[in-house]
Amino acid sequence: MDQNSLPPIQTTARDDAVLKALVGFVGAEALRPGEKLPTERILAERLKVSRNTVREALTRWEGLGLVERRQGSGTYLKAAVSPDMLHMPLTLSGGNDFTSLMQTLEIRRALEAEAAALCAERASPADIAEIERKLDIMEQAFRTRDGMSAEEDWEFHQAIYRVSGNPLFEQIIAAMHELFHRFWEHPLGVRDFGHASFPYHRTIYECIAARDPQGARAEALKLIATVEDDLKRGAAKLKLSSQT
Amino acid sequence: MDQNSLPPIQTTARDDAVLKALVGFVGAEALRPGEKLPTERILAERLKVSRNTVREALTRWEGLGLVERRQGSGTYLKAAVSPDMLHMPLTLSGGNDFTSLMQTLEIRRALEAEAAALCAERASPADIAEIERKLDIMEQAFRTRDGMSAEEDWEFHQAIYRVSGNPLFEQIIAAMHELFHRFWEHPLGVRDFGHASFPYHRTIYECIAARDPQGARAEALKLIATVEDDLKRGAAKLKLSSQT
DNA sequence: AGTGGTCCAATGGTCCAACCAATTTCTGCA
DNA sequence: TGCAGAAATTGGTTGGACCATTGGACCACT
Repeated sequence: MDQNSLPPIQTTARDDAVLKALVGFVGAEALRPGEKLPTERILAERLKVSRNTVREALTRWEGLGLVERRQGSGTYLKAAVSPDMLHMPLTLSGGNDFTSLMQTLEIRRALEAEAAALCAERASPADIAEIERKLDIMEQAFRTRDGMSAEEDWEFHQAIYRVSGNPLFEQIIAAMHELFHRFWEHPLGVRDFGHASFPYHRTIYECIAARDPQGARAEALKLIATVEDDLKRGAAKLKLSSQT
Repeated sequence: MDQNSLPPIQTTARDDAVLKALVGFVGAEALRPGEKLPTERILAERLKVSRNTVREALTRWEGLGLVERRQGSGTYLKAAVSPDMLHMPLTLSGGNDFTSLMQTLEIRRALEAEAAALCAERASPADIAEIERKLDIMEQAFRTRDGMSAEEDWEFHQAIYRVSGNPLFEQIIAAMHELFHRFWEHPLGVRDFGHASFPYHRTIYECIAARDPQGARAEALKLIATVEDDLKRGAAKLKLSSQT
């Protein structure tokens, strides 16, 4: 017997219905990110449901990062929503130990190389100019602030992900990035962390500008390799110093 | 000045506090996935908060897939939780269109190749035997059921991810996989979808068994390439047939 | 022993009516 | 006109009530 011939029936789904109605509303009103949604009280009244139900639905959206609630102000759209959108919560097993950081780097190595290659294939002249601009900003920040250019560095990489044409790269690598930096504030004694990766930003850019996917991939791999080296050095030093 | 030295004070964060307490509870009781959490009413009483607040917190967890609520029965843990865990909601714009599927494949291409290479580096003899076992099962299913071996196929790949030693591969690729299959039931008229990828499973295995990372990477790329081809063929056929 | 029926307590789902806390807007005084 | 304080707005929380579903206990009948 085909087990699929008797699917479980759907009995109640109030809050789901609320979300569906909200999707329709956002579409009908052509709301864009940053704009304000109707009040919870108004939604409850219009949809003929309790305010609690509205809140449960909005809590779901907030958890997905689709919406931001500001007490006293209102609820604001944070990302575009459309009927055919897929939300996939990914839970990454954390752990602030060395192993976890290396694991995030392994993921990032794979994605960073692919994104750089795709970027080199698909970049328009305007894209290349934009990436060069980010590179210049980063290099200047690096020089004037003696290597403290994490913000600008990250923006350079993000520009590459965007040009790759696949938003998943930015989303997934951003998660790795956050995971990495959550234990990064001053985790290890490596003061010059990231310095070694500096020159590869320009070589990556040059490969992209030259439309050389394989070159871009290779340079991206070198960049990640320097970060892995830094991490290993830091871990070794930490291990040494913790031997009481 | 370090901006992190003055974190914003937390005036209200009831439901967040509830979640933190719940994490502690799960840890203290060593709850495993599938086990039942305390009743909402009990949680509300113990934590000295309203039941609605408890519900908002649980709604968050439900949205992240950490927990499952069954009316009349209870709330059940669905995944392991630990204090330092990162929850990343992935939002894939688009839907069932060709572009979205190709995007998931681009991610999978990058990760699949890296995982296969790492697997070839790190596999123990026992690991190799396990992978071969999965391969045999899959090949037999493929032959006896005329190519309908999606389940066994997937288990073969999962074995590789596990042996890679990095659980992130399995988690992220699983997300891509689910995304891909959500529109896969019979989306396109390609009846023999996946047939072309069949031989590469064995070549990947052989490279792993031979401890040949670069070979494994290359074969994995070939496998993904066949899937991309199938997808393109299906999309072309669909486009053709929809020209009424 | 097994089958089906009925009842009941437990549990999540929804609702209501308030009040609290943060924010925004308005108002009236200097 | 400028601005401090009051008032309205809005999300956050509370407590209590009832509904719908679940799962077990119990029972009658076969």
